[in-house]
Amino acid sequence: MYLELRHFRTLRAIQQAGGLARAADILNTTQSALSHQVAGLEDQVGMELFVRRSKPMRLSAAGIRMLRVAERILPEIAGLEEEFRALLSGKTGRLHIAIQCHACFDWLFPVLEMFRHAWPEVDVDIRAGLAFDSFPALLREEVDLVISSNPELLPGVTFNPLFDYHPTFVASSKNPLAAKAVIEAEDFRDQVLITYPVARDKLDIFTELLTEARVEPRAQRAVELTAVILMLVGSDRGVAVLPDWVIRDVKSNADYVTRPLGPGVITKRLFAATRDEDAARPFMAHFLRLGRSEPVKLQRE
Amino acid sequence: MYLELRHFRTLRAIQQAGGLARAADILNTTQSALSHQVAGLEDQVGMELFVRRSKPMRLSAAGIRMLRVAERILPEIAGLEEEFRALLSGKTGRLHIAIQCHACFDWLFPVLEMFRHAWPEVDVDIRAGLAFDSFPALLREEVDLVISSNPELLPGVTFNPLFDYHPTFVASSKNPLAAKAVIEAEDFRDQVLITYPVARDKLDIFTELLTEARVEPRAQRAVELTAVILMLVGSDRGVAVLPDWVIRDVKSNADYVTRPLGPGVITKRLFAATRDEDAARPFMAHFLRLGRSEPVKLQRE
DNA sequence: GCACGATTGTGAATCCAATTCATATATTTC
DNA sequence: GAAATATATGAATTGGATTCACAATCGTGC
Repeated sequence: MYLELRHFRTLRAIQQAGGLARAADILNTTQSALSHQVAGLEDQVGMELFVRRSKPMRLSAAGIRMLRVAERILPEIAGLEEEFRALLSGKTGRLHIAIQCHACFDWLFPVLEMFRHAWPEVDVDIRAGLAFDSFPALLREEVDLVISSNPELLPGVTFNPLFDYHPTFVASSKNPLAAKAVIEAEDFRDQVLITYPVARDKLDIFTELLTEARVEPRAQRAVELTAVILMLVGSDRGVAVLPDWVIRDVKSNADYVTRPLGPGVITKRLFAATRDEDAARPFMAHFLRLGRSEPVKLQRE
Repeated sequence: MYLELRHFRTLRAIQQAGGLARAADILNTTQSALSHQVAGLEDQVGMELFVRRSKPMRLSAAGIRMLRVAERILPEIAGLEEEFRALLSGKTGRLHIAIQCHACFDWLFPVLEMFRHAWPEVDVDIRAGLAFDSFPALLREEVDLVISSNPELLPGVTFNPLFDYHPTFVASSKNPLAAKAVIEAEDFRDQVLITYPVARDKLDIFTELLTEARVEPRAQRAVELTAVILMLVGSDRGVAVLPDWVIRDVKSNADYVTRPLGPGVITKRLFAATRDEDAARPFMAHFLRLGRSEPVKLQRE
């Protein structure tokens, strides 16, 4: 039995129009076409869907059952078409974000909150699980945007710069290093270093300082949550290096000291990687604008 | 945008099979056909429904939205097809009954109760509204069975005899006529006659007795409900003639007397009119069997 | 009851769109 | 890098849906 939407549309039209001939007008076809079509359909299902004893033909009991299905299905289709049109016009879409940098939650969340209000139709999500191969995931359209500080040369991917940050040293005010104005690589040799649980080539402190200086901290401890890292640092169980926007909460706290890394000033840049074809979409452009301006504002507060 | 079920089926198959080639097997077609079809579909909606960057192609964000609709719609269609199959095999169907005779509720209800249990899938209903043109309604398939005691010669309609009944006189035991053993036409001349509110040619007392005898009762009062008629008769506000099966409730009641009409015994036969093509359907045959036997049993109780 | 208008059915011809076949291209895997 | 797997493409073909012209039927008004 090969029912098709055409059949449902015809059925509904005949019902609405109250007859074949008028239905043909609605559907922009001929009365004959519908007659053939209905005959074929009735052949398919093996029974009469219409009663022809009275002249404008009417639905039979079986036809009414089919009509009920038509009236559940066709609006569903119409809705989908509407959705597609909205998708094309750019009012709606999907913004699933992968974050490579653990600490990015901190500024991303407020930014997404703002975004959500401006684009309520866009399906928003943050995916933390795929820190590793987030770029392949981007290309596969499993996600639509990747927050990263390590731009790569990838065909089909645009790296949109967001803002700069400084990986910043944070320690307990009781820690001996609190006495120094600038923290250098050698200072880590007798410290316990607390980091996020990711590979070293994704950790600023290593890529920007320790690896090159060939310095190994006394110990390294991996901790998932930023709040827990700060807690451990506060009780002098170790030191950490975090983006400065994360530090702002403890800057004014007497238990902590924050110090720049040195000798030179270390600046890193955060990027939002998008697929080329998406970069121009209105909501995407808006998100990128928010992602450039809002975190900077947040930090000034 | 001309979406068709074919597109939804293809989409679902590709998702299930995890690729074009395997989907082609499921749908009993070639990989090429699906490739062309998908290309055409994407042309229609104006965007890519699949991501081809990785090799077994996967749904894009837009494709997933369409898939969701597919998964709501396709089971709906499958359900309808199942319903059609059941309709064909005769397990299910519709039995909307029109009753010309007001009093038929009394035996029809218990019969329908029995029927409902045997054929739970059949859509049962009683329609009282169209006493007049119930035969045209039968031919238009607005109803599927008409209870009538006036068989007509109608092409396409079968009149299945159900059972015989006797229009029976009922009056208060205080009524003078209670003294007579048999009630004849002349006896009505000085009585108030209570009937259902229908035309005289549908009322047994007129068609079988008074019309021919040219007797006019002192007054006629039309009452809708059988219970009310009996109440009025009980308080001697009038007399009535009702089918004997209705009388059985008051037969043993000392307030009422019931008497045969005469001089000859008057017997009427009730028929169930069906469309020719329906008469053989299993559930219809079953209903007719019940309609022949059950009312007789009820009356013996 | 007849005639006219409206409505549906039918068959042949036509058209168009979907499929097939053969093959090219691209990706993954080992 | 070769083999295997997966998708795309283009031309040819097919078959189902539509059109056209007309027949058949029904409903209505006079």
